[in-house]
Amino acid sequence: MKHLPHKTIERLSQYRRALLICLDKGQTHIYSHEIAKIQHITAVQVRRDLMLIGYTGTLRKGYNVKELIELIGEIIDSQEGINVSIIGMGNLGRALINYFSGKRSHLKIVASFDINPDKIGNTMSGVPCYSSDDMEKIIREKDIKLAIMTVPADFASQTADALVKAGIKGILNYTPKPVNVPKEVYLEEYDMITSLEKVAFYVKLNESAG
Amino acid sequence: MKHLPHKTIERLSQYRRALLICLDKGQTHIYSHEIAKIQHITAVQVRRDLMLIGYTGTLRKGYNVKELIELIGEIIDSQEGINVSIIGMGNLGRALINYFSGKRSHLKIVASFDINPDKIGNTMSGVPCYSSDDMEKIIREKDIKLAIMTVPADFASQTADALVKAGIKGILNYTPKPVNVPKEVYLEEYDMITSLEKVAFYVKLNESAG
DNA sequence: CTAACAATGTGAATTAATTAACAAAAAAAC
DNA sequence: GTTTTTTTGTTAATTAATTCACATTGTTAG
Repeated sequence: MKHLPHKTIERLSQYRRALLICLDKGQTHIYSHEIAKIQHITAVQVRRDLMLIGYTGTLRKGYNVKELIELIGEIIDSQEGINVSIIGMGNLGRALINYFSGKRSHLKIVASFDINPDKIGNTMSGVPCYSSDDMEKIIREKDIKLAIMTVPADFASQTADALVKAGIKGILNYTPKPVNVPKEVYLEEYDMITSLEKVAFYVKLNESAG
Repeated sequence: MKHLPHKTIERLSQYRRALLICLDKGQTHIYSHEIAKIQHITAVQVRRDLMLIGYTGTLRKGYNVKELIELIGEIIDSQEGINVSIIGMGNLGRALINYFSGKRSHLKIVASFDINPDKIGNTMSGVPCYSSDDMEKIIREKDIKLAIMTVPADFASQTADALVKAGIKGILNYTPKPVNVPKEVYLEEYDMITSLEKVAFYVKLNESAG
């Protein structure tokens, strides 16, 4: 397996989530078209993705749920687990902590940071909140590799700089401001306003068409 | 202009946001490579997108910031503005309301919904919170076209069904559960866990590559 | 005035992602 | 036991998105 397409990586993560639900329900096998239905994609797409990771199902029985979950884990997870931090304990930061808490996952949120003294020192869903001033120290101490940026837009740039300085390896930026990082730091940016405007655009298009 | 690529639509939204900031700073013109730098893409990409929407800049002066903002608006906005609702006033719902409040935008968040009696009747950043039981009624009354789903995963499916029944035209689903809607409803789904797992994967890849 | 430069605009080439088409084979139907 | 059905796996074709390469032309420098 050489280079998995970016889109395949995303889908593998999603397949796994769907598969875990199937597993909980006691389902042992699943067809490509069942996975496809859940994810709103085609069965060929699913089969191709699984082909790319070298998993083969059983003809007419489909794929073994448990095996597939494990294989996807081997591919996208890192063995040791990865420590994650959330920068900015506003509503979005809190949403993310709740979201992840209780999930069995190789990604562990081990710290959050804020500048608000009322928040510093608190613990939420088991995640302690530290002062942003101590960010570099704690990131190094706790061997935190990933950071999720949920600070206000005006702090985006300086936060990213501080994270890079602290030796972070990957950033997921949820602020609406694109940030700059050196190329050895993996950066993923997502902008909620863009998504909403996109939906609005296609709704408008549908209206004018139909 | 026939069919703008999906990716172009997303970028136009982002260009506009960047341009508005430039406008505020008093900048009247901007080069393709300046826009590109902000968005971490190439200048050719920017020029091609603008070509697709039929905007032409001035040689050696770049693009007129104000004009371009207006043109992008003409393309992606609908003239009358669009009413938006947020379903689920948890942390994520609140984050989104704050995010949008005070932004001059053709997208107006006019209602939010929740099942928690403590939240119903309150107003946040000018957005009233109604009971989910009244969803259909209020969506029709207020002519709400778009909904942002920020309910817990277990409510995803039933919420989507209710929205469709209420005649919603577009849904932005932030729950980790994919939902099904008829094809005349535009659906966009975003999953934070997938994004984080993707970052983790590429960090792992970078590590192992050296 | 002329040459060098710096920017846009775009056809052609490339790369990425998806879909079509179908062979293979196990299971079910008869 | 033969035929039909159903599902996987994969090559080839197609479509979508990006990048290359370069013509064009206003601007600046000399």
